Amino acid sequence: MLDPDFIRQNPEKVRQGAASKGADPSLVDKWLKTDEERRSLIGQVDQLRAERNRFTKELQAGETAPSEKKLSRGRELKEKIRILENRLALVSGEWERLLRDIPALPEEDVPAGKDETENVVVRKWGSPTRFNFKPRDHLELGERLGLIDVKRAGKVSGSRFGYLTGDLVLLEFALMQFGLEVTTGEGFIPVLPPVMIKKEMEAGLGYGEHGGWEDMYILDKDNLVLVATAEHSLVARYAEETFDEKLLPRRYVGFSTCFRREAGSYGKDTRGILRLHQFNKLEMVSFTRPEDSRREHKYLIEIEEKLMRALQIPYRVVKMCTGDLGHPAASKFDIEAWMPGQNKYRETHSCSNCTDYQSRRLNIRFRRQGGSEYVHILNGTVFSERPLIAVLENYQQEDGSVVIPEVLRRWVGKDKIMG
RNA sequence: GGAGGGAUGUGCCGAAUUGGUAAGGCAGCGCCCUGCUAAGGCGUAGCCUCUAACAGGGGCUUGCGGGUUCGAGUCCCGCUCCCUCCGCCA
Repeated sequence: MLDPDFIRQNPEKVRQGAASKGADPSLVDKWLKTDEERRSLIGQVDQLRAERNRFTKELQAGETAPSEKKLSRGRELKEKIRILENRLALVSGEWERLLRDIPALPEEDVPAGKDETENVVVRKWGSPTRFNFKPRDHLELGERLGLIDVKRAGKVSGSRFGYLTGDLVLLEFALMQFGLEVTTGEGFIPVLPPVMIKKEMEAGLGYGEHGGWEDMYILDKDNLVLVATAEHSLVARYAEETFDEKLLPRRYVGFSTCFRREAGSYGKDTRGILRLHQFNKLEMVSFTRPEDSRREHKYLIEIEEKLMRALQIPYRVVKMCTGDLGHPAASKFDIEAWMPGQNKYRETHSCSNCTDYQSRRLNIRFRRQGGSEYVHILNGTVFSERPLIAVLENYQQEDGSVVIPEVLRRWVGKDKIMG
């Protein structure tokens, strides 16, 4: 959530920022109204409590048992406080709900735009792979080579599931090994986190607002949510904690299975394994000082690009416009890999700077001279399963075999996948 | 799933009469002092709110949420997490 003081002092900026992300700007005015009421109630309650504190102190000082008259005066105070406290609780609940509903404000250099069509390509690396034959798409390649089985996954689990088999499994683990090697080499601490987290933790991440819960698997019986990415459990790990400034930046790389209901994407990307309900991903998360988060954002993207270049897969970097940012993000870049099977660039990586939006919700701070401040939190993809698609399609041969990218061969143990 | 024990301010430890309104110690940090170091001295919880204010006032916070009471760390109810034991289990 945003800093309440900032909203009070810059309501117009917040209105505009919210509107640019597609949120209702009148949220701000509704919040300001509850804020006023809340503060007035706090003043009244505090005053009555002060009175009660003085009163009980007096009683305590008395040697003899308090008279019935005094006790009834105490009961009267108690009742007054109870009524006001109940109102305050109601107003505060609304105050907080509205506050959480206001999205993170876009950084100033984020291009304005309403949806993904207005994202901006900031650079390209390589150029679309050329073939002197008609390239197949990953599903055709995968089925011919016995690497992907979505038909039986449909029988067993339904649509948007897949079995990865044979050398594709080796290839996936090779990608993860490679990603781990590079990131741990940069000092990231590897983590295998829980994939089920408490609902209130998930709420702290800031993805539930504006229909976000609809896209999650929720285990109501146990009050747990299946995470959509390791980011959720990596970030929530430090909820209610305070870092020492000397320990920042803290960098983690977590591997987890990710679960997404993909509500609202019916009929979209149904072919193959591009958009599954369940996939594996290696993910970076950084906790930084506020003044370092922009630099950290660049750093995370550099790592992602370095990985793609090592795989020799053509890609482009896309800067998300305001309308495509996501509730807790102030700035976000995607990497899109060239996918010959679709003759398009498709997202394989995402990298967000959530500034202090998540840390305020989860109360993650750091100590520095003069007190404590909220950390900035960033996340970025190392590898998911989508890069497998990019490898299959970009490295395919005319005979339907697939060459293994050189950097991965030592883990796959061969240089080519043949039928 | 069953039985028992526990959780006290920023990290660690830890006190608080039959309910009377959160001691203290260590560490860390800041300042001071000593030629340096060691030792020592002083100061240091967070949040909310009033306010021009990093000044000062008030309020809240003993794992979390309720309840009883003029008053709850303390009594009652529910929950979370940790530990021990039983059962089950990759």
